[in-house]
Amino acid sequence: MANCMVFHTQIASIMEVLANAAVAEICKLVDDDYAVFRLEITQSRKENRALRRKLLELKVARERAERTMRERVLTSRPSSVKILDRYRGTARGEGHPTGGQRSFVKPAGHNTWRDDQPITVDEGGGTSNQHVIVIESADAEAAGPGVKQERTEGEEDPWHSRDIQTGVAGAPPVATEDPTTVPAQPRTRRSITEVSGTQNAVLKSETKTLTHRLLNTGSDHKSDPERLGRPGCPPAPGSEYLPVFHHSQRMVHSRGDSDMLDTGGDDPSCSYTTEMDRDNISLGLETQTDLSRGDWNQYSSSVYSEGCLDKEEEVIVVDEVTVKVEGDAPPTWNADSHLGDGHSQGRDFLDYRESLETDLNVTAHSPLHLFGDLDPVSTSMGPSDSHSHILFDQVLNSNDRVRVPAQGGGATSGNSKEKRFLCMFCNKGFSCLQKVERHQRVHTGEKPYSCTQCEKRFSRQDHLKMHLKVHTGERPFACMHCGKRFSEKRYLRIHQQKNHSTL
DNA sequence: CTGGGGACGGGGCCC
DNA sequence: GGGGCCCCGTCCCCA
Repeated sequence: MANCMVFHTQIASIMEVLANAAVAEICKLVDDDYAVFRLEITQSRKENRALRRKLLELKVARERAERTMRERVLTSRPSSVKILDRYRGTARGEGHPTGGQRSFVKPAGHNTWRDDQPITVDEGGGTSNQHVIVIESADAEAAGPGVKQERTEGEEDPWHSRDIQTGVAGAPPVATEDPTTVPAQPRTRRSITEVSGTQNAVLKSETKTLTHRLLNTGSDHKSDPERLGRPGCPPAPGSEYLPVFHHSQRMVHSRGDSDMLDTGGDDPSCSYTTEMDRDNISLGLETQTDLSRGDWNQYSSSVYSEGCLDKEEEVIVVDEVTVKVEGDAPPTWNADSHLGDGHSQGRDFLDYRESLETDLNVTAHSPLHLFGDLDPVSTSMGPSDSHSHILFDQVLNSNDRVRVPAQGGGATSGNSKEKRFLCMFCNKGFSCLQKVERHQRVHTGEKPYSCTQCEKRFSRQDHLKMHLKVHTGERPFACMHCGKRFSEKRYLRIHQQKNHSTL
């Protein structure tokens, strides 16, 4: 009996030891797994931050693109017209509950937008992933009308100049440059203030790289060497690059209805400043477009003509554009102006422009949201996923979409076959307006013709017509020798040349 | 590699 | 002159 008791005691002790060992092992496993789990979480967070930064960059790029379009619309006026519009701001985003409710508050009681006046966005949300883009024009208004601005500040690689500043919580974005540093030189300053709150240093690095890429490789038209040497030429809208804007040397006047936009964020901010270099601005159109004769009046939002503008004494306003980029805020546009209503794409844009021109207190809306919605042919937006494409579409569908060089002047005048219709993107000449408008869709990516059988879209009607043969199986061209049928005559001809040339 | 075929851009013609 | 259409060349993909 005693042996039994001892045995039981030993068994119990052994069981206890085993249990303790098991618990210890389990705890060790849990700890290890927990460590691994934490590591994975940390990595995931890092990845999320990286993706968020890239998203911010993309949004910044998009906002810059749309800002450029608005600037072009406002600045491309007949030379006799003084443009004093100011874009007060743009709010965009997808899915933000407060989208469209942001207010752009105009500073009371003045008609000039001062250089030191930051544009702030009254956000009220203070949510994360907000970044406010503030484009300020440090224009030398003191220069007065008629005085041509010579160049922007910053001689050293101004295209890439970008200052990033970290702000304190709730502080309005402050331009990183003091306009008084170069008092005698009018310039244009653009500051992009991001209220994001995470890793501004990294963001600075990445955005700077982005800037270099945008500015250096903004053209994807390999066949147009002229573009390559034209800094003022914007990238193809379909490209991932931002258009590059030049308005620094223009006579820039600011309209008084400047807006104050409270950032409302508590996150640190950084501001980007880009400088425009007059010397780098191409005047590619000067030889073909005589702006002094007002013959560019049909050409709105000229890419290159900006370089020509300073040849004139016209007053072009490239106003501060405050762009509020919210995480996923739904942009508000004219509620009845899009979503495949079957109207022309340009209508909304014109409405927008008109509203900007007529209503100084209009709440700025982002045209970006139009990009995926407007569809003149079908309600389904096709493969054109580039917002910039559609952005250019808006411009090109406006009344001013083609540059027409001066009649009787320049190298393009003369015979009836003269190519006096110039592409506003690549400066290529065409003999008639339809041709150049057709051609410009190459740059804009506009594909107004939609196949009813599939989702494919085409920029030209004849291409759509040809495409429809794919669905119908129409092969009207038959080889008289072998009976093989082809959808196009040229295929038949090639076929006969190759197979029946000896017959 | 070759041929067929789709997509696309430019030029020209016709109404 | 504008719009539509056609022709042609080129590029690219795929079997």
